[in-house]
Amino acid sequence: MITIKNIAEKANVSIGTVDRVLHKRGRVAPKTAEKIEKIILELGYKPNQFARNLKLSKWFRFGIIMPREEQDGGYWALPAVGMRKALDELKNHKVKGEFYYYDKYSDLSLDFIEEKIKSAELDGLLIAPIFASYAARFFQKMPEQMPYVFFDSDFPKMHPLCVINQNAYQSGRLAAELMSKIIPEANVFFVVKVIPDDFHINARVNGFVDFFKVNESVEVIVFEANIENNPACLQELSHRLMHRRTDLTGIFVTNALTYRVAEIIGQLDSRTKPALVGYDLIESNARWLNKGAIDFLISQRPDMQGYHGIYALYRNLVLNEPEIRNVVIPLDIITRENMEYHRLTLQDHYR
Amino acid sequence: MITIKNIAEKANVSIGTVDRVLHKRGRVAPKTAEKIEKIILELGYKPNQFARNLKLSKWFRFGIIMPREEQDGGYWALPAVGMRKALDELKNHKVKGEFYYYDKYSDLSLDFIEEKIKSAELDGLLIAPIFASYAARFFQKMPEQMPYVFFDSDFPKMHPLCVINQNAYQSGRLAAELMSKIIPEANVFFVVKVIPDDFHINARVNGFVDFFKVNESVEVIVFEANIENNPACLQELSHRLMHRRTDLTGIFVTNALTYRVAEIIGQLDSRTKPALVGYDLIESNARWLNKGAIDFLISQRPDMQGYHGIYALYRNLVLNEPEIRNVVIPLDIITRENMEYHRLTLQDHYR
DNA sequence: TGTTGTTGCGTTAACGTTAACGCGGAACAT
DNA sequence: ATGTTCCGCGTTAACGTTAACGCAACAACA
Repeated sequence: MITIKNIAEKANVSIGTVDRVLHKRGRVAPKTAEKIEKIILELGYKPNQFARNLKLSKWFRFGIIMPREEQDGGYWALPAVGMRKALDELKNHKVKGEFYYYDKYSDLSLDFIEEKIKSAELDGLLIAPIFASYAARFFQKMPEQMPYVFFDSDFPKMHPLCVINQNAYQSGRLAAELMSKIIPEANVFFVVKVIPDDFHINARVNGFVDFFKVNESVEVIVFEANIENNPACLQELSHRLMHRRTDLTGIFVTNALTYRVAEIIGQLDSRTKPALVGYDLIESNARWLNKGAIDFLISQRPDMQGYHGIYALYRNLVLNEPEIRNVVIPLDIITRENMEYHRLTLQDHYR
Repeated sequence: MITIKNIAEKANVSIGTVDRVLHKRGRVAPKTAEKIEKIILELGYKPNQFARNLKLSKWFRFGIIMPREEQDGGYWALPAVGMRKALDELKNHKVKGEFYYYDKYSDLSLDFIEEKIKSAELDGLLIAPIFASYAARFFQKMPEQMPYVFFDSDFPKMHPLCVINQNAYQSGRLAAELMSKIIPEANVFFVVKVIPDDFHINARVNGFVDFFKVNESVEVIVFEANIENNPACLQELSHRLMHRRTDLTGIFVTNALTYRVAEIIGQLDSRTKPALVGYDLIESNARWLNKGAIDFLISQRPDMQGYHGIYALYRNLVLNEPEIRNVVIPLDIITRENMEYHRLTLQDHYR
């Protein structure tokens, strides 16, 4: 193992100088710095993290900014599970996490947490940047050089340490493929596009539509509705589904609110019930999957996203490992027979 | 954070005495020891692992015992990817890994590595215990108190630190469910049970058969064959598949050798081709999935198994965290449209 | 009485990194 | 000539744990 002492000896300087070069704290003659840097590269020095963390008495504090856990049918509780798991593992490693929730349906709620974050002296942020319009303003007010990681979605023109998300377009294609496997002869599909939509939701719809573009006889009907907040929308949706064309045998819902549609068509008997594909293994969806009203759910491993988000901050800030790599979350397919093991995962996986 | 210094102060002894109590090294008066133990419990002392590992200049060496990477159609290369990833991350944490490969088809090959392991002075083992008959003998010869973790399968009457595996029975049920979704009217299925079988393979077959037990009109034909090593078996299988009953429209293969069957039926045109469900996203299977000969693969996240296996040893031996929890690997469903993202995972996921 | 051994402790020097501190000397101002 | 500032660098004291070492005090022997 190479130590700073080795480097100091080889360069004929003291360990203090090596330390200053390593941490770019200045107060070193350019020539000396250059010489030391060369030796560091040559020997392939990697700091001993045990010594480093022993010395640093500082606790690292990560802020987590995401929608309230009950929103999207309780979806946001899932990434939080993975985050808590990671934070629990890292509590002996001088890491703490603090949750700052906002309301998906209100720009104002971000103002509140903004103030809190400013005064909180955090070391890094883990953010679900689903606020397309507002987020830009939000970030401009952030302390300069505050490092952050995105999960769930990406956001243009920002510079996160890394992004943890799923290919939303491809997930739409996958939904379409599953449809075509279970109802191969169908040629009319209904897409419930939830409002407010974002880049994510749009990409899912596009993927679904594109998959069927090669087949000219297929028709895809897109219906936009705010089914979480607006009862009127939900009622209209219900009406359209119950009085649909008889050749409409497949429905695709673009987020975790899939159970809302299942509640409508779940009463139908199994011969007339259309195929239903949606997103995310939240409790309500699990119930309808079990009853057979939902055929497939696509999952984005929300717990793993949260878990990796915390670890991305840990690796960057605590362990000082600058290599930043985005994490691409696989497209998971959930059915009745494998759902239990995707739920177990939440509890037991990341130990 | 409670330190041994705190304890020493509270007990009016020196840190040396506390250390002796902590490590049960004797040379402490029973009364003093008792007092100190009480205080340790009271304060909830947890050793600082950074300080501990800084002091212990020891490197931890983990032995990895598994089939040669090219066996099962190259399946065993996949867990090795996850292990190397974990070992790479932990190389700054005084952890090294050494691979000891055996031949699935030869008991003798274990004798070779047994000798090597005995003289290697390893600190822990990560084992794929697929050798039902032989493994017991193998373990009896292991150094006493050598800690080990199982992955891929469990093995009865042993005491691993933890087990990382998938519910094989449930995966068979899942295969059956997928069959029934894509060919709902089918009532004859063909199971290719690979030889040599083990607990894993048997459970997969049982799960598949049980799923259809509720429906008396369904018939499941099980065919046992050594399709990796025995050309005659493969030829017979080919003959049976090409001259099968016309109502046999679904085939289930019980391990990664699914591509062998795809090679046979892949030539058939898409109207007469039976549905094919198998296991594991190895290269050959990926090709046939892409061509449409394979409908679904079930994956057991081999890379994640390897990754978690190394970390289980790390947590137990290096970090001294005694809580041992088994890891249940979810049942992943792979299709053409999501396979790329399950392959990306191998490269990029665990950073 | 002196020698040897044992018991029960305290002391201390690492492990590698960090960062505060301080010192010699040059450069500049008074 | 004497202060003042600042640059470049060395020194040093932690961080918490481990384990070797040493030292009293006492017991057991000759």
